[in-house]
Amino acid sequence: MDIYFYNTLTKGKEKFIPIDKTEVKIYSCGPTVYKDATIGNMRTNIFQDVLRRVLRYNGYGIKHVMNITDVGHLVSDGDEGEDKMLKSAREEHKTPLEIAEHYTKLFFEDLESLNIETPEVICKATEHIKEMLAYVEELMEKGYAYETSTAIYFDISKLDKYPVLSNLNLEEQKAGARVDVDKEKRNPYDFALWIKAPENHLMKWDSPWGPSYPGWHIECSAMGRKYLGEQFDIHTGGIDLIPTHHENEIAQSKGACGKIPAKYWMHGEYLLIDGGKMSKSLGNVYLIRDLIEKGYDPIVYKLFSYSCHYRNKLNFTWEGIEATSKSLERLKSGYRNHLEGNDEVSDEIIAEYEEKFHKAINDDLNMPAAMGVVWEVVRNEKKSPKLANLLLKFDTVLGLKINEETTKEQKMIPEEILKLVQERKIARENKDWAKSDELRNLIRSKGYEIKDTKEGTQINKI
RNA sequence: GGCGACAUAGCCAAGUGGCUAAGGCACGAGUCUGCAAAACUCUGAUCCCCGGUUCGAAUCCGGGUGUCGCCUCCA
Repeated sequence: MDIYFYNTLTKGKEKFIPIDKTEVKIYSCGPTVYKDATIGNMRTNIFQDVLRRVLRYNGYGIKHVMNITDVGHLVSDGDEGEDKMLKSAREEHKTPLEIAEHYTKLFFEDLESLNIETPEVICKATEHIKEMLAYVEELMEKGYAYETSTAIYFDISKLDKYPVLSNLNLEEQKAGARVDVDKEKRNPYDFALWIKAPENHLMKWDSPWGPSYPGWHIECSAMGRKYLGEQFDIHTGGIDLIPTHHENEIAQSKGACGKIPAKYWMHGEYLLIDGGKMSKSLGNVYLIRDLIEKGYDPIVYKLFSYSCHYRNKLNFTWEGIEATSKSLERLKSGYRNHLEGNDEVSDEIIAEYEEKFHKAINDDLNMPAAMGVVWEVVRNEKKSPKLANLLLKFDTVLGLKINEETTKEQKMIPEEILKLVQERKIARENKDWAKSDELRNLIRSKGYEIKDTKEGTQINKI
């Protein structure tokens, strides 16, 4: 079945044709590891994970590269209060390396809790200084770069066309908000490839231009070329990367290799919080950890993100998470119901569902539509292990672990609660309903919920 | 000021010219239950407004209104 992706480069849906049919090459812009990753960051990671899984569902092999940005502006001269995490880390006398390690670890913990697959190649910027430096020197030799007293800049006027991804009107922008600090720049939109390090800069390397460090965009060009070649299939990232990071990455590649590095550019939209932007000042920056603290399995958030197409804004609310939490429980119990059933379901029916699901995911990763098919299967009147298996197959794309019954938190029920549940059981056997209800309320007040099912009493953390 | 996105039932949301406008959550009704919860079944919208194109539009075009984002580091 054909796959269609929306390509930011052409601003339309295109049939996906890989360069190499056996292995699709993807580059994703990874995290900058100097602060916590938010649920907004994770939305992009979920989108990228779905992309991988959909390609695999279609039978492709995958080589997925993700960078870890562990070098950048580490000393904010006088810019107090901007980056609390870094500031507090500094107060704890940590080195930039330790900070990077700390947040890298947390980042991968988040991915794991969301059942997001780890890309085949994870590459750190600081471990590719040599490649980046070579890239800059190459651009210098080819005449696309020039040196000023503070940095090496890319000269965008040397390109046939500069903004190719975004619709920025450079002429109009000049009069706008942008103020150039560096008067030595030839064009306002020239960007730094390599930056000469000030005295107090913590991370710097020797270069033909003295102690210095890489610019914001060169790492992806250098590492992308190293691991995937001059041109690969898909480049992904958040929508905010379009006008700067990705635009400049394309500029660098065109300068060095004469071509745009990826054929398909896919971008995930923003996550909104209560209808607006996530921002520190509003205090609505949420982490995966916050979900866990409120008692939600992070997988709930993954399912929540499937309620909306990746190219549309998704509005995060706790009500939405609560609704999705219930929905996930129903999905899991629906799976179990099928597993235990023994009705006959024809292969034609299975094939129809499969076709519909496949069509949805291949239509630019339309997860809301795909979930519609999933629910159709769940709600099928016939209960059959064949349908359960089908759901399991769908779950290779969804990654919701629908066959896992309980979360870790639910398994660890304290002795105290178990004792009360036991007491209540006895009360119920004696038909002492008053005491039974009293105990149920007590258990509830301690944060656990009781459900009397046919298989016995279930205990869930609230 | 420039660029762009979106507007579908109480909430989230699919749908990109044509059978009865997917699905989830909530609400309501019912089954089940000592009661409750859960589970299961059933139930709701003509698609922001105005005009146009068309045999036919939520879906295309024009105008309006509203919400939001970007243009500075940001997924």
